[in-house]
Amino acid sequence: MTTCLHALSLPFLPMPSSPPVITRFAPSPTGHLHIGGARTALFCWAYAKRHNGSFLLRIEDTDQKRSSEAASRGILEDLAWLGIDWDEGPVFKRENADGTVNTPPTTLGGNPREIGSFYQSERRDIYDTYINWLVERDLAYPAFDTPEELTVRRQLAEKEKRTFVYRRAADYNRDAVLSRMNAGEPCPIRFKMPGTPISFTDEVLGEITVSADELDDFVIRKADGFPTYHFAVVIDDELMGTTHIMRGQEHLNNTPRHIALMKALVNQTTNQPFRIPKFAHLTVIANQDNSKMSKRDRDKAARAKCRELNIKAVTDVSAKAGTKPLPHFDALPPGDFEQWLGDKTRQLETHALEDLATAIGVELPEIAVDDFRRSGYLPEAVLNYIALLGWNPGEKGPDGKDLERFDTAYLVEKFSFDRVGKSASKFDRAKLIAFNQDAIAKLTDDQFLSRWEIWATRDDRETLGRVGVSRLRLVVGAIKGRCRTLKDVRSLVSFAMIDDGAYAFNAKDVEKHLKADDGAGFETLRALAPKLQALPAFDVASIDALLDAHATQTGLGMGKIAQPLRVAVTGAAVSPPLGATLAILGRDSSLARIRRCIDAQA
RNA sequence: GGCCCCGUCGUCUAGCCUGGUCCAGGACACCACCCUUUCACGGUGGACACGCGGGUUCGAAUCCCGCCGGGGUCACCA
Repeated sequence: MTTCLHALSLPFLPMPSSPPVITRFAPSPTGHLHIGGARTALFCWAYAKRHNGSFLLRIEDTDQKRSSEAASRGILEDLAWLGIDWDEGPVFKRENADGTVNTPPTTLGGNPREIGSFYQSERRDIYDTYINWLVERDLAYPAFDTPEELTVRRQLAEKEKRTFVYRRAADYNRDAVLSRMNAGEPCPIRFKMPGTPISFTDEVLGEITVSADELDDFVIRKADGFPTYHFAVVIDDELMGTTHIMRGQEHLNNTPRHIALMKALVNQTTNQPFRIPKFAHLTVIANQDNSKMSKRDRDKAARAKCRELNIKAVTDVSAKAGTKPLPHFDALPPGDFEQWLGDKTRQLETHALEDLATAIGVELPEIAVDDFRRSGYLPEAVLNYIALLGWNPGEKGPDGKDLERFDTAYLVEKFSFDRVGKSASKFDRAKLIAFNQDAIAKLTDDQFLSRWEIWATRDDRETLGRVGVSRLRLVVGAIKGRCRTLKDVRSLVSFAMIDDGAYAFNAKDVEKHLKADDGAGFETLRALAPKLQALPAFDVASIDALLDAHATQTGLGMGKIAQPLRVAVTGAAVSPPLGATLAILGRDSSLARIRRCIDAQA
């Protein structure tokens, strides 16, 4: 009550009674941000925003072997691209603000509460302090079993159909073990599990109980001196004030261990017991075939295609590639590719894999956020789609239908745990594409052009160079509505990327639209060419008007006029609206192409 | 295999807590038709689901039990 009165009398001070919501996303930097991780981050972000709290980012790089700085940076970029801004965490300067959803601060992260570093590898002295504290009280202890011994015991347990649960040996000699440790012999430290069952309430799954005999004396510090995930996560969440932990369901079974640790520990600064945050475990996102979505799926797809094409060696790939350059693939160490072919657990270097994919003509499935970015998806579409994977607002839109299309502002306004689903969901690319197509259609022409330019600068330099933004602007109205992804611009304007004398004619289309009726199509071309030549302005509107007028004068149907022209200038019967098609080619190219068609095909 | 979690159209899901308004609603994909200078967009319509078996009840997608199915996890990875 006192607090309330205080709050009333001092309205400019925050209420001290209810601590602010603090959520965190804590990826391990072993690669680009996985789409499932992005959903977790999104929900953490939305929950913090919803409650005017703070969303922090922490890099869990306690695995020296697998973590890399490049991966850390990549994850920051991925989150920033999505528009999931972190209030605290590694500092990141944003570029290309126009490519993201939210109007953003240009600098993300920071350390306003002085709780960093946000890299666990830089916090080892903190973990050691707590570990020593536990060891002194015999709540944790050094263990000198070799990995080999443990493997043997595990296998034995498996043979006897028991679960292997590590327990401190009955004849454990604390003094002896401690002196070995103090003498500097490397060894892992294990936490001594209290022999009691542990229950907690998961915000999405409900009541969870794990019995004592399922819980082992798990390792909290590895022999290399680094804490394990289990330990570092508990210490950091306390020290950083995390109030709500959202994470993947693969951590559900770890939660009792973490809670046991929390109950054993005391915050050395405040001298208070660790606070136990709320937990929310999110279901996994799977492929259509129910397999877990994994980075390896990309290798799998490429390997399958190789088998289909009977590719057995690097030379077979070069043969398929023809003149296409494969710089990264060619840079692979000798024998690497052949080994990869035969080993399902191997992954090819990212860019080499992409070279391979273009060479053999296979689409790699997008798995990481960055894959989606490079495939030409818009962040707002990705965000909307993944938000719906496991959460829904349970609301009808103005049209009376279930509301599905929304932005992050709406998510923030509505997000709550009780509408997060409990069942695993499959990733449906077709639906994502539909969302993306709609998101693109909603862009203004200028926005579209600007988004495309940013994207193409990184991912389609060829189209950017050969067509360019200024020519694309001529036909943006016609192109935009046909793009499922930004990548589609390329195929939509591909006819304009080939030299006037080099595009191929589709025989069937030539037959149907030009040669039929004793070459009526060619007559149309001959009649139209001088009119196009004489047109004062060669833009979409003028061309369309000319075509209309010609149709009226001749009494021919539009189909009889447009299709021959289309085949003449593009080689086939499919292209953007004809006015746009001619406009992007320009007058000279259009006429040259018509002439070439008459000469070559008549 | 032990433990934990989950189970509504092909897919994402609404409905389940607080049984009847549900012979189950929406979205994506699919099919048909319409519009149309091609392709697409758009419009209209269609097909498609409560895993199975018991119970409780006048009445169950909704409550209870069993079975089956799927997933997760059992590391000095996270």
